[in-house]
Amino acid sequence: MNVIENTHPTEQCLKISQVLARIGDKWSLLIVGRLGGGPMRFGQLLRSIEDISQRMLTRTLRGLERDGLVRRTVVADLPPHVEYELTDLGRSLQAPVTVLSDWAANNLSAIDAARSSYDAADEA
Amino acid sequence: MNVIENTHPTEQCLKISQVLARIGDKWSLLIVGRLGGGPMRFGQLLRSIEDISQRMLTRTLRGLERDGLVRRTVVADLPPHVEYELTDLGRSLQAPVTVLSDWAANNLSAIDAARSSYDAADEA
DNA sequence: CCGCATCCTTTTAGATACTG
DNA sequence: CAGTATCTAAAAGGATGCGG
Repeated sequence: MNVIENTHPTEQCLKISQVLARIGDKWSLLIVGRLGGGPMRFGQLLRSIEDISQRMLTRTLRGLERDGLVRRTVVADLPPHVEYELTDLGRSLQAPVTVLSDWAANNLSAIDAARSSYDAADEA
Repeated sequence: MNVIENTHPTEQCLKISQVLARIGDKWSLLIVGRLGGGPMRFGQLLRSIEDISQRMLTRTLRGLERDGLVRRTVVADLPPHVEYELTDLGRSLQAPVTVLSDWAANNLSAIDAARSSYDAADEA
């Protein structure tokens, strides 16, 4: 067990924080999840995600591309279109996310229950 | 391999999104990380985390308490103080977070490199 | 010692309309 | 089809002072 005086956790946590700042927003993981099945076009993603605005999809894809998680390819068809797919780095993120996903699936109801009970106690 | 038409990923991802909405903010994981070493008092956390404002610490702790990840105990000392500690649910989150943490530690430099290279190409 | 309330500034997101 | 631009609404965050 760690004692309170240990110093390492903070550095580690700072790194997680930085990573979460990139992938932990409202849309990034949803997009990475959708892209897990293979390359998709902009319009496909837009229709597939439901509720995301065009602007947010553009912004989020740019961010993911900038961070090296997603590759953007312009296909010189007629009419031309754009394909997005995960990079190796992006795919390497899938395993950790799956672990978190499983925790989420198993504990979301517990969180919601705790929340309801907290809110109920709040009114008293 | 999944085909594009599969439907399950979206539900899963929605759950992750909801969980990330709770723990994926700027401070929650930092606090959970600090609390991993055992119970701490408000002022200890405040000094320990560096850069967090009193307001954000209060807000974040309330959120974690509401979600059942942290327990708040008022100690009737003189002067009285307050202790925070992880609940079982909070501790169960540590393992998934460690996986993500390891990924973060291993790939943060790759992300930063991708980012630099993207930004460099941007000016051309 | 703990933390709430208020005020104010900055950041982020959504709607809408328009371009190569 | 795949965006960009602009405007506005909402949320997050910091500073400060008060109260239990």
